[in-house]
Amino acid sequence: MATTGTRGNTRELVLDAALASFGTAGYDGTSLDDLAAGLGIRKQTILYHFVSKRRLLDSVVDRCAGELVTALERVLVESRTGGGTDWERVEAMVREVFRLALDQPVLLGLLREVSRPNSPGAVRVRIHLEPLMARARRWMEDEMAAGRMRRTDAQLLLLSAYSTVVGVATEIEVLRAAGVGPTLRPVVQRRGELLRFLRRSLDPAASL
Amino acid sequence: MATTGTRGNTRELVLDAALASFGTAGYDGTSLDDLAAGLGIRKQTILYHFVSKRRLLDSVVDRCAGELVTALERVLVESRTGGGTDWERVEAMVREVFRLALDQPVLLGLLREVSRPNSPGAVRVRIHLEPLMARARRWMEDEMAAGRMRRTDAQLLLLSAYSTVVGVATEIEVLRAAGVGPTLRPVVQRRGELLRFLRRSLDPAASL
DNA sequence: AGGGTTTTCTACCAGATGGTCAGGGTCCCT
DNA sequence: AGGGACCCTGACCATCTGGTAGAAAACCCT
Repeated sequence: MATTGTRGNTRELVLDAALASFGTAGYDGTSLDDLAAGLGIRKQTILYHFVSKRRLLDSVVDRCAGELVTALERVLVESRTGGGTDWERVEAMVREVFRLALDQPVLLGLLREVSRPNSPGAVRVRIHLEPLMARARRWMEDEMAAGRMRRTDAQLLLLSAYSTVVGVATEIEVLRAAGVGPTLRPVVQRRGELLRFLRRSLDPAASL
Repeated sequence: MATTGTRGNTRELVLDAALASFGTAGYDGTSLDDLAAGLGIRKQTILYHFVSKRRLLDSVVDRCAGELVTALERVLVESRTGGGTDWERVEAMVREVFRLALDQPVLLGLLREVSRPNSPGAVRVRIHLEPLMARARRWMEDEMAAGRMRRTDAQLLLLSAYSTVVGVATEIEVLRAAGVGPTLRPVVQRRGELLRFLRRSLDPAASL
């Protein structure tokens, strides 16, 4: 027992380090040896827990997606019991996503890495996001049919929102790289634009 | 002479292929062997022309930055002889950048790869962009002093515009990965937002 | 035709990478 | 005490990586 008493949570520690490394150095730029060295363990330990590098990435994605889903679920329940309008519910979800991204900046790195075409993690992300998207689409279409929401192409709208979030993630990282500290302004601005766009598209009570 | 008569332009062919590969697979994800195989040549031929992988990336960045500078220079000259207002000149530049990005989507991939924190190409990009930025900043500050432009933090404004462009690049790539074809709408929308933002910040004749 | 330059190739290398295998330590349960 | 499950590790491996050395073409000029 050279290591400190981290007996039970090696898995989590590896996941944390992997998230950071995948997010900053990229998947190809991450070596299991380096990752292990940074944790004071041997590469074989990582492989014991995660079988292969690829599946380590999958596990990282899984955990992050899980957090996202949990957070969204929570917001959804809250806003439902709160009894807001459709539009208020959408707004709460968007705000939650941005809050999550700002609270855990490492997520932005992973999202960026993983949303690259040809990324090995892209498929895994899709697996998690697709049911979310499908569910949102069905809900929106129902609301539209009931006249509580303005009619648009739900699929395209969701995709547009998603790509906006990814774009914002990249933006924040670029600004950080340029030395601009935790300036909230650009993020808030983008969020405002996204919300305005969604409101225009969805809220039947919105002007214009 | 197993190869076709491409005698003189191997360099350019390699640069093209490298641009595509760096943009899609990333720097680490690109192997010189694969790159060469795709061109029907041997890896050593690439190294003969570019000395090292790192300097190949530099050369790719150099060429792209060169194209950008040339294009901007041209727009600048045109709009100067055309005798437009400051604001019209800014708008023309922004439109040119977006046009370039849409004409050559591969550039987006490279920009995305290279504007990642810790990217080996980041420094090279900075080398090319810094004089451009400095020049724009000086110009803007002069115009502000002369009262032809609304007063703001020029540096921050430029950085914000730059990060927006990078963000848009990412957005487009994400949409493409999601199977959304050459839908122009999101791009045009973002461009509109950027232009509106710049106009609000710069144009003394702008309302609000 | 022939010498010199430019371009491309074959052969090879040291290091790193992801991954396998078998063993050893620690804990818990009976 | 002892057997098994869990966790970790050292030794090892095949493969791929960017990069070097030197020879063989291909080209160019006279």
